[in-house]
Amino acid sequence: MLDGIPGKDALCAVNGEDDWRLLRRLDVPEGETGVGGRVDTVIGVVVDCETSGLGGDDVIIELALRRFRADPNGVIVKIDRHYSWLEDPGQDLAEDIVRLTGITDADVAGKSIDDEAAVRLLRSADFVCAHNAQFDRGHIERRLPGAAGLAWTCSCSDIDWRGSGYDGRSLGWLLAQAGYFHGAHRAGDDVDAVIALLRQDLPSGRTALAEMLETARRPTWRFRAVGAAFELRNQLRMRGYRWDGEGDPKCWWRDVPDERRAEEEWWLAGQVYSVSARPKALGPTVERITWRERYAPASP
DNA sequence: CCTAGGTTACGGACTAAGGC
DNA sequence: GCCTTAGTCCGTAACCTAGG
Repeated sequence: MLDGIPGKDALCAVNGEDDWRLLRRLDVPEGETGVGGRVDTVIGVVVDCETSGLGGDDVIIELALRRFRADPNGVIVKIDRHYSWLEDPGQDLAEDIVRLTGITDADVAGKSIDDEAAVRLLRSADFVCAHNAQFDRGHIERRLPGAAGLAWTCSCSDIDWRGSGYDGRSLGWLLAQAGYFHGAHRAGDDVDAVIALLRQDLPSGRTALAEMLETARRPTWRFRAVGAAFELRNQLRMRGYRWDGEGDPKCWWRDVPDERRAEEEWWLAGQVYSVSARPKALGPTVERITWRERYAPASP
């Protein structure tokens, strides 16, 4: 694997062959990848936002996206060009944001996202992907209402990286373990990092993209324990339920994966809606959550 | 700095086992 | 039978991790 790399022999003479590791600069060229099939393709778009901070009032200062086409086995067969925009937040950038991203006030001055182009590109794909989709989906739907309600996947949590032999889930560290380095924390570079990760073959024999799509396409179920007796609040909280005091009616709610749906119905019937539990309603409500609802801002 | 979720750590209560 | 100790279990709090 290292044959032909300049200086390899000299390095091996000083250090053992196994005592060091090379990382390749990430390069994701546009066009056909030369691998994978040709029929029944699916289109994905990877997005990344750089923002003015992590708080609720912070806004997008850079948006990048890049579409790709994949075959039914989750092998990426073609990669589109980059698109990215800077946007002026209307106030000075915090020092740590400038340090983290390298984006300065001068860089964003007077710039703005091309709403129409960004929304058109996002809507042209079958699904959107981001590393920590909860973060990016919230910012994108707030900034681009026309892109609300799309199908979302998360390269951070819809793939079992740990179970596949990777340590940690941060983008740069996953990429390094895949053998690459990149210019982190610029939206375009981070988008390419995600594409490179999605192309990885995992120990399962499938690509990371294939695993991510399988997880994301599977519905989850939102249980609302409407009318649960007040005294059961601790048991509900312990089981992962959260209180929604804004909804109507106010209730405890929880999302459950498809394979645990029956188990949850059984638990609710026995613990919350049995006669002895004195429920104030006949039963819970169950709502199907697909990748169109998942990771959306403002939970229930 | 924020948000959500998942894991770890710990105090308190309880149980099983050993010494007398 | 009684007391102490070690191990177990449970609920809760604290911590950790992704994202800028």
